[in-house]
Amino acid sequence: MFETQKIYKTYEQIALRIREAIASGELKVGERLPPEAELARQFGVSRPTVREALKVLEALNVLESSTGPAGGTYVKELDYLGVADYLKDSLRLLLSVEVVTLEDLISAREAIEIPAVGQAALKRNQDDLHALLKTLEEGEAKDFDALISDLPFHRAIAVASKNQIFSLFMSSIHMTVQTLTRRYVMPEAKETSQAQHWKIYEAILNGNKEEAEVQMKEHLHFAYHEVYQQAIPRRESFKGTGLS
Amino acid sequence: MFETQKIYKTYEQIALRIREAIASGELKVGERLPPEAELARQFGVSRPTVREALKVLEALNVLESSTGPAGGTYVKELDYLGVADYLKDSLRLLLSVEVVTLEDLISAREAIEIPAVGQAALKRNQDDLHALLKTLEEGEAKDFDALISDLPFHRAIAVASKNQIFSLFMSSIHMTVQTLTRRYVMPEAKETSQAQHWKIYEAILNGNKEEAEVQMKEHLHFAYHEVYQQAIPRRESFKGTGLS
DNA sequence: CTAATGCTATTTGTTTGACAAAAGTGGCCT
DNA sequence: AGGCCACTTTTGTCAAACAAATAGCATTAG
Repeated sequence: MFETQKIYKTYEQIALRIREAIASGELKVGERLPPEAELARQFGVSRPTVREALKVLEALNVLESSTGPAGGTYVKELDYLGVADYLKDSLRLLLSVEVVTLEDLISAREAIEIPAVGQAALKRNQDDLHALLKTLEEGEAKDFDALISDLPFHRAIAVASKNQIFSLFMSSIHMTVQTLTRRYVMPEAKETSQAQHWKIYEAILNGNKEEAEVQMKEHLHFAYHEVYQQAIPRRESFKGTGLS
Repeated sequence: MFETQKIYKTYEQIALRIREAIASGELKVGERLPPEAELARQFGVSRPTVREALKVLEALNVLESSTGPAGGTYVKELDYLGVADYLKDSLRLLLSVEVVTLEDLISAREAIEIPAVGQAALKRNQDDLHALLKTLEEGEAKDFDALISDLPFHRAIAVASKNQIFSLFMSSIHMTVQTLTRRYVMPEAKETSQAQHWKIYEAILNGNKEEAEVQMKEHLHFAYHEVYQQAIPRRESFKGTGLS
């Protein structure tokens, strides 16, 4: 058995070294990297090579750049939002080639959100309850879109669960589902959905894990049958992009 | 309220257009893009700019390049493995800045794997059972590492669940946990773990969803207490990378 | 004295052109 | 026929310059 060692290209090595510098704490979040020209000098490569490495790390949500004297390249704060965004795009692509289905998304959502709401019921604090209440009130206000008002509430639950992995998975799945469903749903569906939100909130307020999980399950099943069942796959057309 | 529209840089626009071409089916998986020089001509930009766009898409696991006449840039096949790899790296970074903890990973794993094994018990077919059996036998054979032999079994369960989102989430979490835990565990722990694997397999074989879930829960709790509890955060030292 | 305005320096963004390296392809020599 | 070598295509890297954006500073007008 021959170990075929991966040969890294120069720009990959640079990207790797910068990533290691971040992982090791040598470069901290928010810190500014030397200018590209200086980096090129330090690494002993040309600026385009450094730039390719930087672009890779920007794509991976690790760095961000801007022009100007106060600009430059900075180590981006690492939160789950950037990752969720990438995950959403990937899921959408996986969906488009049909290796995952809407049903898969729904059942993954159930797998995540039911334990999440259980944890939320146990770990919620005053801030969480306040945040949840706020999303509920705002949900009452805007009567036009049940799906849009759905996300903040569920997001707040994930936050209350104190597990950012739940937030991450939940957000990406929810965003993916949203790109697939109509922006418009029946007013009655919205009312039922909102009433269920209140029940879930009550269970969380009371710290009742089991009740919260039961209510969430019911809510998700309702959402699936009444809303997502009528989901219409968005047909996309991006002709004429200039590629042969 | 002023709508501050995002200004895209040239290379971002190029990356976007290529992505759209893929999403719309204009560029299919496995297809070869024109050479960089030709792309530059078509888009009316310079080659370095095109390259930066391509590097971004390579980083996002959408394209891959190689040199030579038969080389060039190809649209990469989209499977969950590449995404899982990215997710693993991200989780590891999130872990390093302590926005997620080992406990978060464990509880997310439970959230995913218990429903996954339930689905597997319902949907498994002959191929799945055969694959599971194979991982079990191989697990018996190699006596050196319980953690390594753990992954294939759990992966096979995710496959049997017929939901690639479970596979994706499970793999990334499992890989992340692995980078944190000792490579070495007690032989007794390994034996218990293997015995639990067999019980899970039996439940899946019998199509007994509830039993499979119960056994999995027990297995995960055991793994957590007996194995991961003694996890030692890997201290990394990447000094002298040449960054000031 | 203050506030607006424009200048300047710094840094990323983009272009041009060239050469290096890798890797199939085909022909030539044995 | 088989192996070796040169050629061709394509990505990878380098170099030097200019363009664009932007923050800070100085200058000037009110």
